[in-house]
Amino acid sequence: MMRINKLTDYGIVIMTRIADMDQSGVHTAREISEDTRIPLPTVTRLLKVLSGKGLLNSQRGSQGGYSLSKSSDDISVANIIETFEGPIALTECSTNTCECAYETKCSVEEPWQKINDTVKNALEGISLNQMTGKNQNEGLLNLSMNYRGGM
Amino acid sequence: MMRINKLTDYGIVIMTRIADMDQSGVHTAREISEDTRIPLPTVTRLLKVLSGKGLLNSQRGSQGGYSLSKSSDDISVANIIETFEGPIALTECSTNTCECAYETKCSVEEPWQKINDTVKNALEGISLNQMTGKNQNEGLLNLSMNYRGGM
DNA sequence: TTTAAATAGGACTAATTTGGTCCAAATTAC
DNA sequence: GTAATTTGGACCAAATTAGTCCTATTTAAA
Repeated sequence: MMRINKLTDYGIVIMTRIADMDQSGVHTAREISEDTRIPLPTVTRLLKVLSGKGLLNSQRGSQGGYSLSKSSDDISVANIIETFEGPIALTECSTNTCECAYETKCSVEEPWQKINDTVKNALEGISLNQMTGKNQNEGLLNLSMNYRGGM
Repeated sequence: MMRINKLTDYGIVIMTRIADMDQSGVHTAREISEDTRIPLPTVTRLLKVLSGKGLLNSQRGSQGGYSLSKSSDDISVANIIETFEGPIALTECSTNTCECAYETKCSVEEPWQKINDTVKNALEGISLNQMTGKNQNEGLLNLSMNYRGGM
């Protein structure tokens, strides 16, 4: 339903969690799984993707684990989403590889470009640091009226 | 991939097509199918949804068909998407019916609210009229550099 | 009043995507 | 050498999406 995938959501949770803990430290898949309660096999798979795409550094072997590859200020939500889902685009048409099956489709391409750019900009404007608990109650966002609290 | 569903995309194409043709006129499913080349069974299903949700008026029987229920200026892309997919929200958390399975998830709820509002506003700001061919070359949007043209 | 042209409502299946698990190999610290 | 890790990939189950089809109802017009 135009939702991001569950695994992508997990990915954001995991990245947020790492940023929330010791940012310079190294964290194992097991540790992250226990913290987030996301099943270990799933966590390991997501971590592999995140490190494969360069958002995390990995250290193999005993005492190994994962750490942020750069400051949480320099990682955006868009970066994480793109890691799992490729370029941000609500419709196929809006990437530059349009292969429309129906001619009318392309008559709506330009507006879609605009829409997609807007969405992309919004996601690029949110840093991982802003997602962490540190910024929870600092008045960064004015949406607390709608905040229901967790669970 | 955070894309809108194909059927929703078809829905936008269909609405755009109706707006592009005689806006006050009545159009049959067959006619729309031939115009858009979307298979008839699929078109009829989509038209049923669109009229059921009030975006189109329907006229049964011989000489019947569908027509816009209001001006194309007063129908937004968001309206059409919501017709097929319900409230616009990238994550479950961002509707007010949050039922997080993992506690950390809710620590990212506020930023998500902001992101979702941005996306929603963008989609609400694009009217069906803007999607039609009438506005293709009027300099409304400055993205023609990226326009590859359809088939 | 019959007929043809439409929409309405819903059941059903096939195809695709997504979510989740598991195993064997490679690497590294101790 | 051994235990603790990540790496890479295969695999299956579940859920969602796309697409088709059938029958009933409504309406205009012959």
